[in-house]
Amino acid sequence: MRGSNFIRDIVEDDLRTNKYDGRVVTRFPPEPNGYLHIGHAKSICLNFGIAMENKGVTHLRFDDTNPSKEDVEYTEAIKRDVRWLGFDWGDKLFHASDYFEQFYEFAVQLIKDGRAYVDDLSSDEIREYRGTLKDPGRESPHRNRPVAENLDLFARMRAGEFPDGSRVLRAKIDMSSGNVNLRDPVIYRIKHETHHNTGDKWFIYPMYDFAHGLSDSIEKITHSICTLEFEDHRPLYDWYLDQLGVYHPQQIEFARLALTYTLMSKRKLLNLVEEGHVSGWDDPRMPTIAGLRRRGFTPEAIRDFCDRIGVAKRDSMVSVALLEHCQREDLNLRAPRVMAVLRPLKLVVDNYPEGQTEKLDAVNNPENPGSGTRKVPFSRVLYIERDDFREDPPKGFFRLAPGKEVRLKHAYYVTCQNIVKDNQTGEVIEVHCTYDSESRGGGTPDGRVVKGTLHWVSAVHAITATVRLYDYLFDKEDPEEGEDFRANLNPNSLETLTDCRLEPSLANAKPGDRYQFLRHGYFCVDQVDSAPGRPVFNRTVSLRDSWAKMQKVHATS
RNA sequence: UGGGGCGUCGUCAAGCGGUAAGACACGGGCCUUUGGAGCCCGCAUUCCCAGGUUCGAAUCCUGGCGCCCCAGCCA
Repeated sequence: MRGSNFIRDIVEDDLRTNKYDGRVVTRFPPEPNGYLHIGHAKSICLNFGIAMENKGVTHLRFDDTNPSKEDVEYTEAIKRDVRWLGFDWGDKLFHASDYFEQFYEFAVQLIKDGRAYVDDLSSDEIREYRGTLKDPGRESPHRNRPVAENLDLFARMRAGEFPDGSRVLRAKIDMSSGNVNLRDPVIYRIKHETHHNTGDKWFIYPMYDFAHGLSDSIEKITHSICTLEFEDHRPLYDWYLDQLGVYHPQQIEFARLALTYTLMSKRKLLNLVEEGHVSGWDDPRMPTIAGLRRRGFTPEAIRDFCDRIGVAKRDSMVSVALLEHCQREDLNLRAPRVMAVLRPLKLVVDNYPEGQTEKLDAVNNPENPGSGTRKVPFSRVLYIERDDFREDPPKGFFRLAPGKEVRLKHAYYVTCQNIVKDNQTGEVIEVHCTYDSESRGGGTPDGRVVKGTLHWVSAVHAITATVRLYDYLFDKEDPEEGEDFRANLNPNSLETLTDCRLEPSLANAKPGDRYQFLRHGYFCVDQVDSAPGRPVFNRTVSLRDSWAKMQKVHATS
């Protein structure tokens, strides 16, 4: 059951009063000028969610009224991402550009009604004439051109007779309005540019305010849900529809998503891509749907997240920890567990017969008994995690240390007898242990307790792989803080480990497969950089680590 | 004293005149062959502030204060 919110309340009311004959038609209207991000996911879940809950439909409509910024690469990516998130627009795929001819006719109607005029002022002049937030604007000298002249000029604008920027079509509303959007807004501008959908057919392109409401009207949208910054555009949205006397949906605004440590501005994300701070729109550190997908996030977790954050009108910044929580909760139930040693340290079981190998049973997922078991090879020489051994263990460290006994997951208890150090560096390079053959499987007849359980791999059986550990792309909660967001880039957002040793079952991991690396976190086989037999793993999100937290507290106090 | 919005726990967020849901985070405990997961407990005597109405106010009224958005031929 999804949480209620003020928009759902409005829809419910409208259904009760039969305002739209019981119809619920929403739309998701991206401009194809960049990739979709987690903020769009909020809007997608809201729009598709409300429609689905009320037996309605949601249109996917490209708001493609500005050919200078848009590209088919983006339309394809957007469709892929919406679909991946789990939503279906059926045959309701539209483009604002599909309606250009109708928009033109509507504009002509406005001119005929004396509600629009062609203005010859330059953009600088228009800005000057617009006034300021405190002072009213002045009327353009062309404001009262005869209808016939306007009609002629507008037709010639369409015909491509005038250069870019030389004229615009404006609505005749109120140059002294406190709402700047109503000071004779531009309806059409001249752009001699190829459009990704209409080609070279048009030399004039409608502005958002004009095109958006009319698109909604043409498609008989009931609830046109958008973000807060369009709130003071609503009077204009209403004005166009009322002047033209056409079907009138209602615009409702909600607060866009802001996430800690995350940049959501499409313009700035594009900048990161163009300047190479990330590998592309789908870099696993990007908040884009494509990036999250590649990182290993699931549509289920993202949808759950969107359900939990709610929908309201107040500006807010959601903690990215919630997204991570949703992802862990989802993957905990379904990700197979596997052993991976990220920073290998050799461990030799001195009393284990040389050349012997046994296949031990390992549970695939304790949270899901139906997921079965697999065999993991054990032998005399193993690798364990460097962090799991300390020559001088601090208080509370219950992993391996000289003289200490630990359990090797799924295998045996081992006790550290001695260590081998590098003569030069003094670094521990080998740990020598003895094992208790009675402890096979992880328990002993005497029932003695060991506090630590370590993951491990057999040296000769393990496969070598690259594992990428990701951290936040920015090291400030609010990446926009300061004068240049790029100064907040986290230099340690990516750590690539190339000598990781993984249990052999991972040799057949397929791109997109997700696992829990025991005691580390959830990892996903990279879809781009992996090759057959040579998988690259991306860390989606780490496991909660209370030991690390303890260490951190001690370090800072 | 241009216009439009918004102010409820550290962060989101319910609440719609009947006496502050939930989630994340955080703290403590239990349990554990992942220091994972799970379980239990705690966590706003108070809702930006000040008045007022009312038997009763986070909810209604008045006045302040604070924050966000708008001066693209972007969306």
